[in-house]
Amino acid sequence: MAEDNFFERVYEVVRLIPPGRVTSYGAIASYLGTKGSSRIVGYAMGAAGSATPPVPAHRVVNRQGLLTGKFHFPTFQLMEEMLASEGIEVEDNKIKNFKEKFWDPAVELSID
DNA sequence: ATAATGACATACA
DNA sequence: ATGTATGCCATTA
Repeated sequence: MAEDNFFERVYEVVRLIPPGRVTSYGAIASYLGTKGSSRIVGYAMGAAGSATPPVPAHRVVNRQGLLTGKFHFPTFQLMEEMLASEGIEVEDNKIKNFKEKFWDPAVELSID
């Protein structure tokens, strides 16, 4: 597969995101250890479209809770639609109550 | 191996 | 607060 260890890591974390929650590229990158590679996470997301199984990329947004990647979806409204289906409210391409919906793998997966 | 790109993040004006 | 500039690190050409 074209997905190397790094991409696989990203996919794994994104797939671990519970429904109704969202996370940021930086948070994932930080969890992976490459804190500064927030862009790489987004880059991996680009490959996520070719990843198997598909990852819920719609649950991954930037630090502002902005749906920056919606334009990369098959249909840009799909992302909002899915998030809305998850119970996440989106306004002006931004997630409302983002702070409440925020899911940090470095914390949630480190409960123990 | 070097240069350019990228679904970001942070700093500075 | 908004806009521009630079840094980060992996992938691709």
